[in-house]
Amino acid sequence: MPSHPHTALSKRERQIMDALYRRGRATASEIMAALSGSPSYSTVRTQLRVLEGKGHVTHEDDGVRFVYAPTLARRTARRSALKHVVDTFFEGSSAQVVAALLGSDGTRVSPEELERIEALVRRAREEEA
Amino acid sequence: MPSHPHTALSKRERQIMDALYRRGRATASEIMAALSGSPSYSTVRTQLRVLEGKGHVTHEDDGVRFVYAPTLARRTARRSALKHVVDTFFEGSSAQVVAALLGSDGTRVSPEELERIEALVRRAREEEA
DNA sequence: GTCGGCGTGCTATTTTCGTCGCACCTGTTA
DNA sequence: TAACAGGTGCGACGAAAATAGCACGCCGAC
Repeated sequence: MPSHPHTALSKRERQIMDALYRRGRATASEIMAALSGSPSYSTVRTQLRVLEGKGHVTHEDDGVRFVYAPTLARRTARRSALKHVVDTFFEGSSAQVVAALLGSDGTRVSPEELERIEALVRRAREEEA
Repeated sequence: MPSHPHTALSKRERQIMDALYRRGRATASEIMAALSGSPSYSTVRTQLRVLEGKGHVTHEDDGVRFVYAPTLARRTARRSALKHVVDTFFEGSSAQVVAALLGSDGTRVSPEELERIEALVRRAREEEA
């Protein structure tokens, strides 16, 4: 049971976990394809087994092969990851994050996204009162 | 010259970089204090030297001791880190990030923050047109 | 002046990672 | 049914990371 999932992972392990979180679930070969340095299939599977041993991933046998997925729900992992960068790089300030999201380089968000964001803010505003 | 600073760092190295980005700059003992597992002073300094060799940190001698700082500007590092979690956990959607920031558990942002966020959104809206 | 505290550089050792080879299993197809 | 394609498990081993020891240099206090 990893208390702080973000920590305590080695480079490759993190790469793999990232790939899994991106896809939700994946087979060994899919993951292999996603990794840099084109490691061998064997290598990838070993890592997966290690990660499973550490409790970070589970696999399920779909009859033909193993399909791997993160143990920790995406919701949870994402919250923790986000909090980590907010605390590390943004002094814990959500506003600074939003600024980076919207501002930085040119137009990072589409009009649709912006609209959705507006709605979210409005709702938060209302709930606040 | 690390192309993608987030990657290619080992556990400890990442811990150290995080500590440095939180503080902006720090001495070896400050960093030591920030690390888990209470490593020895010697250990920490070795790592710092390695990181310096890799080009991730610089030090400057303030007369009494070394003060370390990340090579990469915070702005740059933060953008890259944020992009990474957005892509990995939020499907690249800024709106989802904002939702996590505002919503998730109870009231995560202060009224002041919320106000600042509103202003940012408003400005983005105007610039859009 | 010399003793301690604090800092630095270098080097050595242990632990962990990352990598793969190889044996084996199972379904498929010629 | 023999060869094959595509999986899986385990064990080994070189490379990298993590840790710490030791020698030296620089003050300030006694």
